[in-house]
Amino acid sequence: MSESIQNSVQEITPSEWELMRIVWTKGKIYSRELIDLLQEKRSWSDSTIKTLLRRLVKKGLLTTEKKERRFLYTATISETAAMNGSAEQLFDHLCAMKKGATLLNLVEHVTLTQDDIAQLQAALSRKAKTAPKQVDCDCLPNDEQC
Amino acid sequence: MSESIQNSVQEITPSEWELMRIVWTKGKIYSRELIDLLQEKRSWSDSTIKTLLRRLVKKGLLTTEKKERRFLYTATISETAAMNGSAEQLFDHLCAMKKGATLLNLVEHVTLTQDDIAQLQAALSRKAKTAPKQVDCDCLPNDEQC
DNA sequence: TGCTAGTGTGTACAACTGTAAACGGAGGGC
DNA sequence: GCCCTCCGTTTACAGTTGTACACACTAGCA
Repeated sequence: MSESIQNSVQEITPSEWELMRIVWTKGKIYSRELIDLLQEKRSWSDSTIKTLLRRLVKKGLLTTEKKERRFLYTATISETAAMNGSAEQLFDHLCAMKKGATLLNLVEHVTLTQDDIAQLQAALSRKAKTAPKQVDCDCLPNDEQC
Repeated sequence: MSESIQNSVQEITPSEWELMRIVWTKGKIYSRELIDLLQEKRSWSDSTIKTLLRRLVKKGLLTTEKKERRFLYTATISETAAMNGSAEQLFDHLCAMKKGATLLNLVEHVTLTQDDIAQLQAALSRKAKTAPKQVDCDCLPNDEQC
C-alpha cells in the first residue's frame, strides 16, 4: 500500500489542479507569478485565483512562508502522491470486475514513453505470476455478478 | 441557463456512482428494489436515494419507463463509457509527463485477472513500436519542464 | 367509500465550488 | 507627508452535492 499519513488525499477540484500543477512545477511561487502564469491559460480574474489559493491553504494542500510583504506558496504533498491518490479514489468507484478494462482503455489513450512502457511491462509480468483467473463484481451486496 | 446536449460524459458524483452501479448490474430496476439493495451498503434514507434518482434522470444519465404506477429506471450510457470517460477526465488534469507513473501505480494496486494482464501486455507491445523517447511536461504555458 | 401503503414530487438546508467585486494596510515615488 | 499600487482579506452569490422531511397521489383493502 502507499505511504500517506492521511488515509485520503484531500479532494482536489479541477480548478485547484490547475493551480497545483503550477506550484509543483515551480516549487515555490508568489501569488503574482502564479496569477500571471495561470492567466495565460485561463481567463480568470486575479480575485478568483486568490480565492482558490486561500482555499488550498485552508485545505492544507499549500503552505505559505512570509517573505517581506508577500507570501511564497509551496505544496504540502507531492504531485505523485496527489496523482496516485486521485487515481485510486476514482478506481474505488468502479466495479472490481471492470477495472482492468478501464486501465486498458487508459493505456491505449495516454501517451507513454518507451520507459513508461518498459516499467509497465515489468510490473505486469511480475503480477502475472500471482494474478487470479477472475475477479468478482462487487456492485451488489449479494454475490450477483454484473 | 439553457442546457446543451452533453458533449462529454456528465460528471458523476461518488454517491451517484453507487446508484449507477446497481442500475448497470440490474439493467432495469424499480426504485424500491434499488433502495433496498443500496441500503444494504449505505445507511441512506429512502428519501435521499429518491432524490439522487431524480437528479440522475435530470442529468440524463437515467431514463424512466412507466410501468403501471411506478417507474423502471435504466441507464442511458454504458458502464464502460462512464468508466472510461471518468478515467480520461481525471487523466486530463495530470501533467503529461507523469501520466505513465500514475498508470504504473494503478497497475500495481489494482487487482487484475490473467486475462486483463494479457490484454494490457498486448496493448503495450503494440504501443512500444511507436512510443516516443520522452513526453514533455504541459503544466506551464511556456515550455518550462517540471 | 374512506383509509392505508407505496411511489413520486416539493422543499430545505448546509457545505463545497466557480467566479469575482470591493476593501484595507504597507511600501515606494513625488 | 500623501497618494498610488500591490497584495492579502472580506464578502457575495449562484450552482452542485449530500442528506432528508413532509406531502400528494393512486390503487387496493377494510
